[in-house]
Amino acid sequence: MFSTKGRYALRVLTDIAEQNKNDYVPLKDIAKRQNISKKYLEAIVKKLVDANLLTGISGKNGGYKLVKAPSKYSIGEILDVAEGSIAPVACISKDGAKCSRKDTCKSLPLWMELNDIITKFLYKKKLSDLI
Amino acid sequence: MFSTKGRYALRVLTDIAEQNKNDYVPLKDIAKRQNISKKYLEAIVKKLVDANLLTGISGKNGGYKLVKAPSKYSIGEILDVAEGSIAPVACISKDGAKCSRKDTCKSLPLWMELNDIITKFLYKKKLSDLI
DNA sequence: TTATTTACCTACTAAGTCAATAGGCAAATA
DNA sequence: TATTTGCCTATTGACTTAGTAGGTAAATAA
Repeated sequence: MFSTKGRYALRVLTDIAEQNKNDYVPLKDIAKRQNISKKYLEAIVKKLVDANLLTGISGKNGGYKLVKAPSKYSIGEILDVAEGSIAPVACISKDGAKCSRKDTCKSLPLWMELNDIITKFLYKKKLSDLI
Repeated sequence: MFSTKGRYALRVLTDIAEQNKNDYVPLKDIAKRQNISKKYLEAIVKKLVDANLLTGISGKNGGYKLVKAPSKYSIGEILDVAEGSIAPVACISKDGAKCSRKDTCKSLPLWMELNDIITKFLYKKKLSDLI
């Protein structure tokens, strides 16, 4: 189940996308518009910056800016970065390859199929679809 | 992300489905075969009994039995019962209709679409597909 | 009848996650 | 130089997860 990390990330990026494309958007303003704790958003935005989905500069008139057009942001990559994983079960996510039942697990094919469906859907959807 | 509740529920039901169809299968045996704490399984199995997906009788030669053919069990209903919800976001799950942003939320259509895809997939898949 | 086997029930717990909050420092600009 | 902004670490209360512990009640085999 997606937490506020992923859901807020989408709101932050849509918010920035809706402002003047050339300005840096201060987090303070985003937090106020979206009615979300600015301090909490900092942690989420940091992940987006680290993953090169946002760039930020400090100081007066600073803030955050998109690094590409909204149509180039897939919802899947945004959620993956913000949540850490979008896999429906732990044994499929990045570090989860270590499940000892991997070779005999009767459910694994089901999870892989489900993961595939979810991933395909979320990567096809773009940030521009939300605006 | 599906927890052990849902994943173990699938293993319990497949385990029972693979035993002699007419016998009651003791939880002790299931726990041993699946290498899962019997005490922990009790809580999961209780949900399945309450939802009429299993029936149990006490005493010697007692245990649990399926109430219908494996092909009649949809994976979706099993997971829904064991996990409490299979919705990808809280605002879509049964009691979550109270989100105040419901009318303006730009992400909601996305979540509804995703929920639809996941639900359709999981309800089409049957327990018999895992055996 | 008695011993054994089973389901079924309540309570507890250690570890982890969620959703924030608090209090600062560093950089950039007016 | 003062102010605005990003950026960093630490802490917290509530909740969930994945169990464990210790029973009672029912059904059967001996």
